[in-house]
Amino acid sequence: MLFSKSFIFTQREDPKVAECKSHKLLLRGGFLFMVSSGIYSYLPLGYRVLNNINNIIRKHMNSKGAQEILMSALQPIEIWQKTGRDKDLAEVMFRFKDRKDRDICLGPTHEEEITEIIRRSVSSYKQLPMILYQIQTKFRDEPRPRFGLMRSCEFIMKDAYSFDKDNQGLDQNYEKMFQAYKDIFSECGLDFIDIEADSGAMGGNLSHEFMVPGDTGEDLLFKCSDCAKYFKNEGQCPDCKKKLEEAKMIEVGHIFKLGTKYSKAQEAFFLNEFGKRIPFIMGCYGIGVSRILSAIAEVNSDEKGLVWPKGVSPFDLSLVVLDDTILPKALELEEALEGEGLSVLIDDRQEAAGVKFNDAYLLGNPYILIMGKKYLKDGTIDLEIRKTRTSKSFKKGDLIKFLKDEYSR
RNA sequence: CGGGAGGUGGCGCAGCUCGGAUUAGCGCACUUGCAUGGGGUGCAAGGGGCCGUGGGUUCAAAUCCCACUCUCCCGACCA
Repeated sequence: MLFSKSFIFTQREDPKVAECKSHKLLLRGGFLFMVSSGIYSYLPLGYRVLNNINNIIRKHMNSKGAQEILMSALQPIEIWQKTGRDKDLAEVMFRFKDRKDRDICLGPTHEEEITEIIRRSVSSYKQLPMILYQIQTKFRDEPRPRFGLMRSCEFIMKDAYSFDKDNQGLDQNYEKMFQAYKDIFSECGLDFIDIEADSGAMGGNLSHEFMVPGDTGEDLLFKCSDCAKYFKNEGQCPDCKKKLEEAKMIEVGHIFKLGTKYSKAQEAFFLNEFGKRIPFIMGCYGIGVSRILSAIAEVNSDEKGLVWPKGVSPFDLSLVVLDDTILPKALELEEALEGEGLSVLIDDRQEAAGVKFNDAYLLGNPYILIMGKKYLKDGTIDLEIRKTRTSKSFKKGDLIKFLKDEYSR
């Protein structure tokens, strides 16, 4: 893709509205547009990253047999009254009336709605177990949105719900999702930990949180300086007896064994193999998709800009072209790389070399290719690894082979 | 919702203390031309602003006073 034809706009200076690293860089690099506090639009670069994350999530959810759906964002308030959560979540709900004077809210979460769907469409144990998930925008009227996408009023969440006939089934699905979550966060390049957590207003009897250490984290754990293990309470490390230090953590995922809290309240029953009418045993599994995006940005940057891990970066490669006469050759190289499944952003703009280099650093694609004088002289293409800022020189054929290997790992 | 800081062309800022000659300024970005072309390049000429909103005070307000609003930070809150 040609930079000159793309809707990418970068800014030289940090925006004043941003304080934390990820917020600054995502705005400066033109990944996001800030509409208002806690409200953001995704521009092409940001949307590409978001979709990469979505696809990683889909891959791992589907591999566990979960099926993707998309529920409504508009929800009549009645379904919330059955569980009483219209009151529990009253503060964060965006609520209003439609023209028929009916109470409606923009869904802050979807336990009630999925339970309604299952209540009316599943009546036998033979249809179980089942896991459904969606990737959707949630709406919460946050008292204090902050840190850019980290805590916003409109954000994207992947929420999954499991339905089982008994607790053994729930345990199995919970374990499956646990594993899927580990795979998802790993593939997103996140250094995460999982820890048993409180269920809070979600109810249920067991939950685990997935967290990433980061300055903008709103959760606090305690870390052993010696063995690097994390603990919920301040004390001393049970293993090495070292004093623990505070560690701010960004919550990126949370899974819950809900049991029958929602199915009972909403009278979602099925007949089991003994002909007995019992409530579904439920689990729910959430990932903050937009929060993953900002968490990755938060923990992967340097003084020059973002450093996206492979697999989530907007493009696999930035190709800086420093002489217009080389552009046809650059397009040929792009075609060859795309043939290997790699995406390329060709910087063909009429800009000074420094501008192009600095923008390439700011955008943070994992590899930066340079075609300029050396290429004109003897066909040499320089490759710079964004993360380490180290360079290697290649001829075209070797370069393609090198990149192919890098991306197959 | 408490506490703090701040709103001046698209972005980043100066001007405000001590109201008036500054035609509201600077850097970046933008437009045009020439030069340049491996690290935010040089020169020249341009376009773009009801100084967050509303009300006061005054002969005169970006500047002083009041109210509101928006943004950021700390806290409370956070399925």
